[in-house]
Amino acid sequence: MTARCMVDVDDEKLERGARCIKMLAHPLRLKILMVIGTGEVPVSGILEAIGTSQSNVSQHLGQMRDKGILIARRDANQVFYRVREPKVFELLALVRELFCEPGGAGR
Amino acid sequence: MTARCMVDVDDEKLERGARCIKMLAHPLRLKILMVIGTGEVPVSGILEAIGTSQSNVSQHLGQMRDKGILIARRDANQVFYRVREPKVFELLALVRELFCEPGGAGR
DNA sequence: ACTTATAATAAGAATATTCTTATATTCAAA
DNA sequence: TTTGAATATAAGAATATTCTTATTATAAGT
Repeated sequence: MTARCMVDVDDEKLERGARCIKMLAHPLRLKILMVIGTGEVPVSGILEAIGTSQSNVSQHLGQMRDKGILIARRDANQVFYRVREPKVFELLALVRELFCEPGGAGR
Repeated sequence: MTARCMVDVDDEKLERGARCIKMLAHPLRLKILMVIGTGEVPVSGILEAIGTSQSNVSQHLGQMRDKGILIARRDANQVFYRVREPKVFELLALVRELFCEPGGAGR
């Protein structure tokens, strides 16, 4: 009677879940999500806020876009990104509670 | 006024968060968490439920133990594992909603 | 047509993760 | 005090991720 949370999840779904979680499992991608927040931010704005190369940011954005975490909208020669599903932030808040608070898990 | 969720998180915390999320970002580790669930399960039980080698399971358990996600208790010559913080399951449920439901994100 | 600004992609070296094989540890029972 | 059962660790090949450098695409303005 254990494993009630995701019970009966077949291996394919496990793979999919893991692949998606992996998108959040990188400090720059977390930072990008934080910078975008609930708004819509042009790549230039993200670049400003994050300390790495244009190419690197673009590739991280691309990954999250491809996985459906971010949505891109082009306006003239700027591209604006937003977080598709605000529940991502609940997830990040939980991560923070779990792993960043005193008494939490993270090592 | 964006980035309200984890704003003011310094780079070290981002690294830590990412490292912890990474612990959830693997299909076998997800499966192990599901198998353990809210109970306390001996390694032998986990082994039975999961389709890979003893060594591989042990190494995944070790990772999650080291990161403080699992707690191990030895009783005679068995080792029992449990999930330290049940909130992990809220997190997994959110992941499921976000990435495994129709209309969700996961690709 | 050029040029410039903005963003994406390609290629590949550097690095990290995963899994396999072999070996070691721990404890109980004989 | 050996043996066996249960689990952990070491070493390294196989694989995947990350980031850098160079190039390409896209759209606006000149």
